[in-house]
Amino acid sequence: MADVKDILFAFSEEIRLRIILLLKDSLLCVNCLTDTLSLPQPTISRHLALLRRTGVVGVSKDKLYCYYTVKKDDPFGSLKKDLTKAFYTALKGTEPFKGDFRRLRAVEKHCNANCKVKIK
Amino acid sequence: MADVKDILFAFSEEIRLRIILLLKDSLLCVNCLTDTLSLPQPTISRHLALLRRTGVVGVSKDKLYCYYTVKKDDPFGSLKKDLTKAFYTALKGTEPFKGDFRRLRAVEKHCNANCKVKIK
DNA sequence: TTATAATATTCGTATATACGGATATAGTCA
DNA sequence: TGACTATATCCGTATATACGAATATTATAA
Repeated sequence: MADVKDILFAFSEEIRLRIILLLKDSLLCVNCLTDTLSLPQPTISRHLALLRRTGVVGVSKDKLYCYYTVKKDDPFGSLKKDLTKAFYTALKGTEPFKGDFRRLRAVEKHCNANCKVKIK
Repeated sequence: MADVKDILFAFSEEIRLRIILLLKDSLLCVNCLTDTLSLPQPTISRHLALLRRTGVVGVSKDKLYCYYTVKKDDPFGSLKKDLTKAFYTALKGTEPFKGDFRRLRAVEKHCNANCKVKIK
């Protein structure tokens, strides 16, 4: 079970934080994240695996796709929720986070053709 | 100047988080922190130096003593404030944080004899 | 079955961090 | 001045993390 240290660690890396903020209100597949962040797919999967182990994000599979989103209903759920909100409020208008949200719009169209992401 | 990554990093270590929560509403000297946390003084000073560089805490010197407290009035001030509050709310009742606050009470008497800490 | 697409994991390497102990610095007081 | 106290920094080592590249896994479709 995740403890405080794990949560600290999960939030303490910029790429992971970018992922967390993108998944805050959306349900995205790994491909969407890869395209939006313009980073190698293994990098995304590695960080997602850590976020999954820590319980920060949850995944649901459907066909070939893995849909991720932020989990808010488990131990430390309210801490994670508060942290996510604090970072979102402070950072949504600053780079690279601002650009992430913008790029997500562009990716949306392409990815919706194949998978069933839910954005914002 | 500190950026997001620095703030992430500052909050991402348990000892630093214990220090941050102790300094949230108090003005403490290094000795108080060392006694309260029962950790080697260099360890405390090292973490305080990092928190200082990141702008999470501020220090004021008087005589021989360095009084630290959480800074809230600079760039990312509201983020730091929100993070501090989120962690405080979630963790004040759990170990080792709960014990820290308890030990601080005991240290208060001893330390007040010498320095002018302000607790809570 | 074969090909292909989405995702996950392994591996080696470079970097970075924490720690304890020793030591340095600096201010205070007798 | 010299002793003492509070705090900061240095040093070597052990550990841990991120990364890219390659590869593995799994599911779908032709």
